[in-house]
Amino acid sequence: MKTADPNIMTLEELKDKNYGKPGTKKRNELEAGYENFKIGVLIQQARIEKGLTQEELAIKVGTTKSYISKIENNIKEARLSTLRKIVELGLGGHIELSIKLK
Amino acid sequence: MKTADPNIMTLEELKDKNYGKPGTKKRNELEAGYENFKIGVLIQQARIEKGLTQEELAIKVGTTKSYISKIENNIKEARLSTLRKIVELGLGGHIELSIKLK
DNA sequence: ATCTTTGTTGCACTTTAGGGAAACTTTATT
DNA sequence: AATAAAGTTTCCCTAAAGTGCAACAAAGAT
Repeated sequence: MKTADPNIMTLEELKDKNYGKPGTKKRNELEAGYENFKIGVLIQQARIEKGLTQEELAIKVGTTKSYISKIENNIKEARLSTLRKIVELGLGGHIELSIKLK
Repeated sequence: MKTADPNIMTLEELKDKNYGKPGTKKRNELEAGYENFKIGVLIQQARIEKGLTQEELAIKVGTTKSYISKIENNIKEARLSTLRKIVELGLGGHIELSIKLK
């Protein structure tokens, strides 16, 4: 049973909610790099906000719930192209990748 | 022969310089998604600003110049872990990955 | 307590593409 | 033009992404 909320929050808000405001220890850790970044958690949060089950998301994307589970738990490092499919087809969002120098 | 400039600009500045200010057609295209994003071009620009050859960068990262070439020309989609190595070990920066919903 | 629904995990398998070695091309230098 | 340096492309192999299935564990609902 799902209670989809069409009024989803941005991931920035989600991050604030789940990992603390920018500057806090936990938030810094989250944003330090990929290993700590745990992209899976972000996907999970977004999915839940959308009121989707893993299986529903999987079907939208064209995969299985077991794979979604593994991505959310960072058991497998998905390719960028796969992450994009999940976020775009499944969640109606998009990924931004940026490089910060020095 | 290289003319390394220790005073490198941020990638934001590089993007402005090479793809126009935010809002322009070209810039929008660049930021639309990974396919158009051409992360390779950003890496190439950063490398050149650092005054490094592909081979020098490759050695710092622990890979080969042929691979760097492929990444810069978007022939291969590098893994996130590899992109991180290139940016962190090779260019002294870091990658940020974010998901934007709706 | 039991029946559903949702999520996790393990195993095995196929396919993909990440990444290296070396040959080749292009560009720069003298 | 010749030599060297920088960059590109081809070929190849293997690591891992991707997948399915099925069994299992939690969590909820009745």
